[in-house]
Amino acid sequence: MHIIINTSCMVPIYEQIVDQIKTQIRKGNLKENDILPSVRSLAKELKISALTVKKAYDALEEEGFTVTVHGKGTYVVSINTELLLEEQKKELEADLENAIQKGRRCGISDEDIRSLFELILEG
Amino acid sequence: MHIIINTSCMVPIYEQIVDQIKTQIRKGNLKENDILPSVRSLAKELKISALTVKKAYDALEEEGFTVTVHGKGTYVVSINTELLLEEQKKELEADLENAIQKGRRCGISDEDIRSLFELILEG
Amino acid sequence: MHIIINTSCMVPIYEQIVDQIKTQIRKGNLKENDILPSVRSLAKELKISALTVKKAYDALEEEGFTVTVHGKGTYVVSINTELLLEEQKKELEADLENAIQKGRRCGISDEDIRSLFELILEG
Amino acid sequence: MHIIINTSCMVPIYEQIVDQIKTQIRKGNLKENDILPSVRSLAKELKISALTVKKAYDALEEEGFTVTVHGKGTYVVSINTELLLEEQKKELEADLENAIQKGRRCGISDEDIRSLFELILEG
DNA sequence: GTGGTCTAGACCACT
DNA sequence: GTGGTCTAGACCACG
Repeated sequence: MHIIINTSCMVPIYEQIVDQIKTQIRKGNLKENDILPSVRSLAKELKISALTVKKAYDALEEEGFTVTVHGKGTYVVSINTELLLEEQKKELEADLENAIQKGRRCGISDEDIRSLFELILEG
Repeated sequence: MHIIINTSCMVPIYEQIVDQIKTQIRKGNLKENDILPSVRSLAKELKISALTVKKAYDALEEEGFTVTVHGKGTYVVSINTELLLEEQKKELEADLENAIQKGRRCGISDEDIRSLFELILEG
Repeated sequence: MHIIINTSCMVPIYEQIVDQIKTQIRKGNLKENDILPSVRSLAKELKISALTVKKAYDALEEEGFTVTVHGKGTYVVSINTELLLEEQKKELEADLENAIQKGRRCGISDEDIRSLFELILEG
Repeated sequence: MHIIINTSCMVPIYEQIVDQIKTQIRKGNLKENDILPSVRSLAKELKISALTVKKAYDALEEEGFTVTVHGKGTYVVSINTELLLEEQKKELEADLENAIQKGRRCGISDEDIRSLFELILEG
């Protein structure tokens, strides 16, 4: 399971796990009926608490991406990947809008905001 | 004091106050030796907790924009507005970078990220 | 907050809390905009872990019965109590059906099942 | 061996096996000194894990319904079927009581609980 | 004070 | 082995 945890950024670990598993489902790296790593094994691999992994798995099941079978494991279910992409874009849109609004609140011109954005995207 | 609080957005109230006061300093609406409204009066005006205003004022003093004189009030100090603008841009840059990284982590293409960004900026 | 925890039965503590708060909302003991006890205070009162209370509150928010404001607390929102009653009856129905099916699987006659049921209900 | 496994219901598989074997003993389909199917063969027949069958057989032996002879198999022992029926009723009673208590905890009236019960029993 | 996240460990039930 | 629940404590952000 290729999951990268960035403990230095402010995004909760469990949310980072959710994001990346959702993306792997969308991209087809995880297919219907695939089994996710066990809570404990992923926790060990990522060197984090099992509860944190469990919280991520709970969120995935809540959102309908997986089903958990007691004593067996957590399985990927059939997903409309188109819909998932739209949802992830909605999240990105909200983040960008927050950043832009904050910049404007600070009195930074749209030109300057765009310049910064391009600088980051290119760099 | 013209400060607008948006309780529905996810930016903490105290941070909104800090941002807007810093911007007013940078734009010259607040000059050296000007006195800020008292913690209690601003809290009353904005209908928020005095503790929240206090936290914003503390942050401003911590960053060197104001000095607080016990029993008198909080005063604006001399500021290099150029430097301030740069600092605010750095913050914006960090937010934009976070958003872009999250988008990429979700596997959204740079073109799609740029399209979303332009859509929001224009809209 | 009158909540009774039965640690000897197999129903998870957090679920017992959810059930009882939902019922108090339905019965009008908890009204719109009422604030729930803080996570820590309820935990202390019930002599359980704060995380267990938090799990219950998270479930309530997930189901749309409450909203949580960071740093302030958890508030009851407007609820269709009719709908809630129906939902709770659905849960009871499932439990009763499970019990009946198990009885039948053991070869106990419907007459005997009904007798037992009435015996318990009458007390 | 006529055993029906319902993986979709919430009763553990091993418990379903125990229930049905106990019932067959009580009804006389399984008599003293009859041999149960081997763990592996029953597991294969029901398409479940051999460990699950083993757990069911262990429970039966624990409760005194069978004896296991190492290297030979698991045999039914002499049973007071009257007593067994009583025991199974006790279990049903506990399940019904739990359901009723939960319904009452949710504030559902005894009349409503009875109506639901009859609806399920008749339906 | 409040909630949000995380840890390290425990015990239980199910396969 | 698996997941489900719970504990007792920690640190952080927000008001």
